[in-house]
Amino acid sequence: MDTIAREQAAQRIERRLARLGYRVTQPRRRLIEKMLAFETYFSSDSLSVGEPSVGRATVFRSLHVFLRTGALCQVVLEDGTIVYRVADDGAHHHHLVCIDCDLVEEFSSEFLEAALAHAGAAHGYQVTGHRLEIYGRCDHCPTEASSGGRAGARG
Amino acid sequence: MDTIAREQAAQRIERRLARLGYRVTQPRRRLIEKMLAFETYFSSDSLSVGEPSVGRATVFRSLHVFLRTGALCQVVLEDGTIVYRVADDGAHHHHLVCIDCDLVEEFSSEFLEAALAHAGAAHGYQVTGHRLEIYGRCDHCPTEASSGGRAGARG
DNA sequence: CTTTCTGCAAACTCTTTGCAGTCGC
DNA sequence: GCGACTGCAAAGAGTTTGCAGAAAG
Repeated sequence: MDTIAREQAAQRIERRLARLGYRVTQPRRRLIEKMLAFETYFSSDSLSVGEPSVGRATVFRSLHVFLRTGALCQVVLEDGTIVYRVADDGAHHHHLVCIDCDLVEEFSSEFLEAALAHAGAAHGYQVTGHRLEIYGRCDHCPTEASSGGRAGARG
Repeated sequence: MDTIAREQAAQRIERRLARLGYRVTQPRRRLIEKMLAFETYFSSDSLSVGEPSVGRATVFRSLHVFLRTGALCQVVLEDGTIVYRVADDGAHHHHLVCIDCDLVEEFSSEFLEAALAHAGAAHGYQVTGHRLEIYGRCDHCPTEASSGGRAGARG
């Protein structure tokens, strides 16, 4: 994301804050800018680090606000750690997580949505939501196969 | 799960511990028994509570061991909280979480596995794993629709 | 008898809360 | 000017670690 794109993304997030009745303050602006600088996911800690002008508590409070307004989403890593990522799209989506370069991409699929609803229904559930993370290697990272090993499917 | 089934499940878990080189100790037995008494998921805290004979640290250490041996699996709740559940099946599976009664069922589906691998591949990922939780109402819980409201699909 | 495991207590990390002052709108 | 927001500091969960003794195999 280049400087101009980040600027636009920041304004989109700020407008949404304002529209939902939250105030666009200096610390929030700072954090939004910092969030957007991450190419992929980040921890609450890494947002806080090197930002002496923003209190720790404010970071956590802002994280909640951003989550509520859909500016951020949680990503569950393979080891169960929960981290954050700027939501390209405020709507429902899933994550593709590269286990090598830590890139996270959003994606959505009507087909998958339907398949999940159907899977739930088959077990007697009326599905109201779900959470899906797919782990693998993105096409910029050499696979085990191409480096001599063998890629194993865990799923 | 009745007493006999729990006893069998406990033995299965203990055998697996032994086979993998872990010791079957008194505290671990206690915890296994307690885990099996939960009809659904539980937190690290609820495992610890009311078990004065087992130290807090031992609970956490055992949790890691059980996770490593496949006796337990993590379940991510809708709000991002991570809890544990006895794995009926040591193999890969997904979770159906009832948002009313907190029941968690395991399920697996070759079809879904293939669909997820395919979805990843479509985005250039070589899929090595995934994590899926489906939230909804199980067939023992009245739906909003049947109690006058309307069930909304979030996914 | 060796090695792993345990309880305890202390240390640590991560997150939340209370409060008086500040700042957006 | 009002009310939401902020930084600070302290409190509060939740989890990990060091260690000497206990127990499994």
